[in-house]
Amino acid sequence: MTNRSRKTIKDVAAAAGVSIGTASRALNRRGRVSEATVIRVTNAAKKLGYQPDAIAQSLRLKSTMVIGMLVTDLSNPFFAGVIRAAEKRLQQAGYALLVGNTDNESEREGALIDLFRRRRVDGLIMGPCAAENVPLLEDLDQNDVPIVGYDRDVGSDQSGLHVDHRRAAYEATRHLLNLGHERIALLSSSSKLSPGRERIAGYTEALAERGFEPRDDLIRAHKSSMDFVASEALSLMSLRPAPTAFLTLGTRMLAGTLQGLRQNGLRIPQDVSVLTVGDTDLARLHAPSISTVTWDLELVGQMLAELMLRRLDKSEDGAPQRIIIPTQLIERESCGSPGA
Amino acid sequence: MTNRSRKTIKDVAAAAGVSIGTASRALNRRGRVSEATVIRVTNAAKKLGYQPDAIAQSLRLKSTMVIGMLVTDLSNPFFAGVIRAAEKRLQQAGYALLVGNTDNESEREGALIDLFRRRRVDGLIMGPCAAENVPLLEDLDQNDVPIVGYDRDVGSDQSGLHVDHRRAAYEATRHLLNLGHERIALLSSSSKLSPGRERIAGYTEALAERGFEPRDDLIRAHKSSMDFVASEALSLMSLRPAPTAFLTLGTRMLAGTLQGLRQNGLRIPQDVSVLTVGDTDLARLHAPSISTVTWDLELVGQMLAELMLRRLDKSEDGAPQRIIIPTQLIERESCGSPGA
DNA sequence: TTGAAAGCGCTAACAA
DNA sequence: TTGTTAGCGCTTTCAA
Repeated sequence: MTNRSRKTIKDVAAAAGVSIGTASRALNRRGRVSEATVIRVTNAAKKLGYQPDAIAQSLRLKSTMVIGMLVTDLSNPFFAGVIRAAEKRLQQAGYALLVGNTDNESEREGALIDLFRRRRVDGLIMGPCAAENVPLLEDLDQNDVPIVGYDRDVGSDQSGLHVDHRRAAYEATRHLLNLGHERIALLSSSSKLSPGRERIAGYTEALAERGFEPRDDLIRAHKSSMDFVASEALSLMSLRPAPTAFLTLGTRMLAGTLQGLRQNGLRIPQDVSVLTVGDTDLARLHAPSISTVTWDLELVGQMLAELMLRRLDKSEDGAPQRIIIPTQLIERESCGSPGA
Repeated sequence: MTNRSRKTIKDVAAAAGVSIGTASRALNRRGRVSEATVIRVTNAAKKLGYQPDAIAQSLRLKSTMVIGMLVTDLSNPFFAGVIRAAEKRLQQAGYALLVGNTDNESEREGALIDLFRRRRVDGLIMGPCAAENVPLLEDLDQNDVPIVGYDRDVGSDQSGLHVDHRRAAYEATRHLLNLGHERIALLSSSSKLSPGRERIAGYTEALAERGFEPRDDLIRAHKSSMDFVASEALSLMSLRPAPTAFLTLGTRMLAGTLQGLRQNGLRIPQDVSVLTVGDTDLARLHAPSISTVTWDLELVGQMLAELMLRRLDKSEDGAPQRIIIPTQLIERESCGSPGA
């Protein structure tokens, strides 16, 4: 029964006493086949444990049923959660997900795009990256491989999903302003990527609405280690007058900030308020818990998959779409009025 | 130059004025080819932007250069970190990584194994799952698809990597015993999976060494939500005599425990000590920081890839191997002596 | 050293 | 309704 070598459609055809063409039609229920042969072929296939070879199918059908996804860091919870949801949705539609880590390096991303192209992925989902690689993407586009951008622009004729980072930072800043804070320190992971830029813009905008100028000495936007962020937080607190609130953008920033404040014996929210953009276990479970402006990772992953499937589905209109994911403020314990 | 359709080796051959056989040999530098034609063909390929079609190569060479990896939850940081490292190492060796989420469901895992088999992955890395799917795995094995188990047994003739969970829990328990704790509550995510079982064994063993019996009322091992864990923690603390220390196995358990203790106004480590197995941001950055017994996720991912590559490399011996990853205790602020 | 041709496993067009 | 055949793009015999 279980034979050493994998069965091909040839084996099935032979076992059912039909030609391979007929076997193929019977298995796929395509074209004219008698019900009797369908049953005979299906049974033979089952008995042999036959599974069609996806590679051969891909070659023939020019579709691999594989979607590639590129992110800077698979292990970043914000990406991991999205990937998980996207994979789930894609799997339902029969697609598999090939993932790649760019480490935020342009060459690595280029190499991966190339690799995915060679592997003939049916579509590509691209997360933010400090890279352009426009020619490669255009090439994919010309070969009818749809691209879906995630917090990233990948061409005007492609679909894109964008978390509303600008508004997230805007709302966060407003929340702090409403509490009476005027000197709000901003710690952002990197202004090079689109989300980082957007957030800084939102922060600036909220400030401007109240007639405040963003102060350069209150904004720190480097990609950096947690220890470095901790010392940044300390250096910010040694300014005179010191900031009364911290707005942290990204997990690492929050972690470093908390560490820095703690080392200095500063209490949250009595001595300083903290608000973070993007929810994490840390924010939820820290004592005190950290207020946050956040969004639904599962929704993001699902919608990314959905955007992709829509472009892939030939029966649909298939026009590129643009989706903005809204954000919500979750108030917890880390924000108070200055000097309260 | 950039033509609408992708170039094939036929185009390259035509452009270089040679046959496709020669073009193939020249591009792969295999067999006898004159240096002159190699150059001519290579140039033609470059000019046309030719990239060999991986699907066609796969069909012909019977190797897809794709490795499948199955875990219960991609977004679990413990898996995400491992996947990231594994992908990195595999990519260096020219392999791509196809990932799948089993959600810890046997059918889903079975479906994914099947899918990967159909896609002819060259190898399969399988994380722990409450599933057996032995026949499917045997089938893969019979088709010379190596399987590498990660915290999971996948057959005696397969490679496996195991974090030493038993020892981790053993060391953790001993650490608490050494501090003078006698009533140590154990919160484990699930005793169904191998890591869970091992950990409970380690806990029991350390206790037995000191002549303590593991008390059933101190052990809670269900898969459960964070809120549920919090109430479990509270119910444990209402025992008389109450436990003086908590050993939490897994992120969710730690998070729930911390929340429960906090709701009850219990201070760490004054009122109760907490030690967790598996390091996370939360453990590192919680106030107070939580001591942990942990291991190197990057090493795990790297070694998984290494095990796989070794089995794939025909030039090597290729015998299945078994690797045990050691764990280390990191003392932080969450453990003290009872009543100190 | 090169070209011609077979064939990987499959589907689809065309004949029968 | 079924069988035969071409061909997806590639590598690798086998002849020349």
